[in-house]
Amino acid sequence: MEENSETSFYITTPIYYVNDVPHIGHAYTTIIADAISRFKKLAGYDVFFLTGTDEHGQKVEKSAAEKGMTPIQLADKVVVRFKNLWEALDIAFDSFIRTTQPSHEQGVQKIFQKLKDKGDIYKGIYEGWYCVSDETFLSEDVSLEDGGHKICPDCRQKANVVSEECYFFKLSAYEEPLIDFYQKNPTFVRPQSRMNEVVSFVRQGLKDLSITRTTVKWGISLPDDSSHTIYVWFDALHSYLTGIGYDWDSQRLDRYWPATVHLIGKDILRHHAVFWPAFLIAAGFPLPKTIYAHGWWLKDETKMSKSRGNVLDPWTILNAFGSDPLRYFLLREIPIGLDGNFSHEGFIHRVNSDLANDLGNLVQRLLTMIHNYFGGQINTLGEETDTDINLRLEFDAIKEKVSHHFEDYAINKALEEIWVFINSVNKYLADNAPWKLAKDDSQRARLGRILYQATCALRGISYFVYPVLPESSQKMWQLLGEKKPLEEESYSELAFFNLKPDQKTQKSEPLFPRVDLKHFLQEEESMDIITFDDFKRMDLRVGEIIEAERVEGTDKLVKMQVNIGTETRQMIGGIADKYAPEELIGKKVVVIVNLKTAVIRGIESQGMLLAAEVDGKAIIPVFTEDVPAGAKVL
RNA sequence: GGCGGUGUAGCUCAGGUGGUUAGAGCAUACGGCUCAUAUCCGUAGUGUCGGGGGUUCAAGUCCCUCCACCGCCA
Repeated sequence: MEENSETSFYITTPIYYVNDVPHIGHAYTTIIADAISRFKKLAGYDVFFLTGTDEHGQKVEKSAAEKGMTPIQLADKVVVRFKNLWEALDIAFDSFIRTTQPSHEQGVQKIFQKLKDKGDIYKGIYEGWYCVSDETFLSEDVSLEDGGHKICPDCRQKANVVSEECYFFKLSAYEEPLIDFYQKNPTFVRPQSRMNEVVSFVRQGLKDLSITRTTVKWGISLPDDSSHTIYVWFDALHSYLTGIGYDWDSQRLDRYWPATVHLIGKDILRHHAVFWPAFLIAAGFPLPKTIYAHGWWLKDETKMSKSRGNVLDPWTILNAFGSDPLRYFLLREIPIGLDGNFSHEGFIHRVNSDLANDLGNLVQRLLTMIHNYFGGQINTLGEETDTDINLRLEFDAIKEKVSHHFEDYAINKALEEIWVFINSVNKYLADNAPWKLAKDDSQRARLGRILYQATCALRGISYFVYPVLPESSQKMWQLLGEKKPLEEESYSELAFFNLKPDQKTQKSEPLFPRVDLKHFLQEEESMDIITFDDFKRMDLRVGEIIEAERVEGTDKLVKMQVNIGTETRQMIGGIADKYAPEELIGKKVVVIVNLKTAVIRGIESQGMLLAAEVDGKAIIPVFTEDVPAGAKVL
């Protein structure tokens, strides 16, 4: 197979397992890929950005069964959640692959058959301790517990001895080729520390890899032996090939393969840096250029995990701030290989300081001045003086640096450079004080030059931030009066004076409103995420109102007798301004029955009706079908 | 246990091949400006560069040792 052209750029995220709902970790990987891909498109590369979902395997089978669904129903559902999140985060992927689509399944079968024919796959017996939850055999050096069983070191669950016939991939035969490849390509894995780990892992010796299961039904079956399904990892990794046309569009495959970057989390390094190249060598494909392993986001210094219940839902941030601030924070805070810490304080601090104060405020002050002094259109332009030239030269230097850092996937450094320039523009304005010149009519031309120069700089800034802040970037672009879409100006065409001096600019609302930390935390508190277990502590039941009467001397309170199936409870509700007591009788309502008894106006209330609050008035929900009193509400 | 890495200002970190007063951002204090989202600009700091020992005219930077933390070892 031929190598693709120099300008082709193929970037992937891992395909995400549909057993899990999307969380901040998925968002992080995908945002990195999106930012890099957007930059590369500006820089003129022929970019292909692939993401997708991994839908086979025992865990999916199991959790679908628990939810009373078929595996594909579960997958369909979770895929929608991923796609919705990507849309909200402005992820512009070129294709979304699902491992359940026929083109993928057939492709994997074909490669499997090819390796089998070649003798790299053979049939054998595997026996070992198997962890169902992690879908993996335990390492042999995991020691036996007192009960004579082994515990999975990752998930702490009991493992079973499994002995099964399966097919093996001759990984052991690829030890030398892999070492050789690593030596010739010392930056194959990034960051460097991960490359070291991979090399030392392979040097310890490789055993053959079991790549089929007879115990798992939900998977791609072997072409000629349907009692076996292909193990999820062999299945999933090949999506990088089937996703760009392997076995269905050879032209596209040739155009983009080998991949330029596989972006991954550090937990799946071995699969990508050892198994994957071995599979590829075996099947005769060129190897990807780079495997980039990024770190984890910790929440308030602790690892996020489902059992701790501290997994950060990206929607919490998205709903409150929108996409750009989240993208900015994740990409600015840490270099790609390191772990980072996510705290609301840190997030808000950075967003306020960098986005609101530095960039947002710059946009605002500049547009306001152009509006106030020139009615939005600069109509006179003095000569460029030294201070003006310096700003322009700094722009040229920054343009080089930003490009260099993006090419090196050092997005945080690129942003750092952009912000150095933003600070320079703010300083330029402070030094030249256009607001003073504005008071002197003889200085019109000088004033025009300063505002024009600063606006040219701002145009460049809005261009630079596009890969990270696509939404705000384009908004700024338009405020500066640009009609042509930003993406149509290539990185090499970008120049300081591309802005027309008499371009009509517009004022706008602040681009990034400052956020008050205390205020945000209060709101966060009030809509704090609870677990299902928390929710289950509330005993909600259908109750039938048997009696109802106005509480004497009040406008709103009604005293009711409510049948909750097992008994009749007395409750007080503040709903009389909407409902007359007599029209309540016979109504089926939702009540919380394990609420601590309260005494209202001297009357005991042993529960509470649920109601929507609209304009201060309570509105009771009703069932569309008949339900018995006492039925549980979930 | 084996291999690899980290430890630098209150916090997060930068500091190729050893070389004058060890840096940045944030936070803090003070000053300036008023076009701007109580924003912006300027000034001021503070550090036994994890501990100890060594090589050298000279070490955060090299060597030894100890301590603490982290990653990988199917």
